[in-house]
Amino acid sequence: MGRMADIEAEGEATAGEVPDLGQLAGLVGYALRRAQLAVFADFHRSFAPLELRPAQFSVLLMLRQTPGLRQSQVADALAIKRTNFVSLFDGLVARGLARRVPVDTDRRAVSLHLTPEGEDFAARMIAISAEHEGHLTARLGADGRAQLLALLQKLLVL
Amino acid sequence: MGRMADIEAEGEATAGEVPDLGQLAGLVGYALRRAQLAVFADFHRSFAPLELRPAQFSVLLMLRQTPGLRQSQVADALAIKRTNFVSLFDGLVARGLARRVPVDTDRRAVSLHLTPEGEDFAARMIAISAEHEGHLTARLGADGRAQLLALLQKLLVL
DNA sequence: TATTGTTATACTCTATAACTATA
DNA sequence: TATAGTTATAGAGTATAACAATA
Repeated sequence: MGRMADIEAEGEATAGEVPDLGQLAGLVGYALRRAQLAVFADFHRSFAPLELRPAQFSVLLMLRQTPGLRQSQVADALAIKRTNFVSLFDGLVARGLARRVPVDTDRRAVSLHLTPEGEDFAARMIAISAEHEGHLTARLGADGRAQLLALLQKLLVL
Repeated sequence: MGRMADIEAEGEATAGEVPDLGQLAGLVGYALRRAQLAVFADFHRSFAPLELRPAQFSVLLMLRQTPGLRQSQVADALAIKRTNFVSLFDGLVARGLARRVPVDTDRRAVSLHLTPEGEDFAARMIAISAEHEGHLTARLGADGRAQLLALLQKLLVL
């Protein structure tokens, strides 16, 4: 249940200092938010040469592993609204990294694929991803990293 | 360093199924993002009766523990830009939960405090926070929760 | 000159409603 | 009637520049 409800307020603040987070640091949601901000900041630094955002990365990685998925399948799997996925994917198409291919069995649908340039790009992207992941493993340790992934999975079913 | 760069693409997708995340699920940044979305969704559900957002929650909790902090101290501690903090705090003032108090030693600055109504509100808020945290602990276990918090702290210094 | 709070503004991310063309 | 993709739009969240008052 946690022991949050019986924490009492402390004294007045002393001006000119940077206060610490106090109780906030002990809350899972807040720790999660701050950790994600830090990790995404490292992501942005690492991927700056490719001008690639996390959501674009996730789409390219998924299409490299499983080409031919339909647009709404990719959007659903990544928890991106179909409506927001359109312009996101348009950006990848405009860069020549991916393309939409008609599906003959259902003329409403399109299947998504990487272009040859997209395959090359994805290879560079994956190398940078390994580098970025290395930054995190350096902080967590290999065991800590595995523990963290296992713990985070448990939170997906709330 | 991780073993990302040598993963090969798989076969074509089978239409009509929901694909799994594949390699994405093994990346710390992505697992962190999805876990945070799930936890924040539970936060929103839990705090819906109070109509309180995570950032507002963090400000009220900090002021309850340390009244009299200056505006930029709170903003800095919470990693909120001073410029964005203004309207955020205006919202709490408009609801009668908090107030700005002039600082006599520096007439540029203001110190932030909860109102009496804000204290009452914070008490209810903390009870709901304990409930919300209970949902997370139910998934993680008490030990898992402590491990997760320790691991997340390590990612703040990237 | 530098700092505190503020306004204005823009860009990204996310969410909803409604349209089209197919099924 | 329902579904896949799309457009338009509105709301959060976040970022920078510039200003007034004060240090």
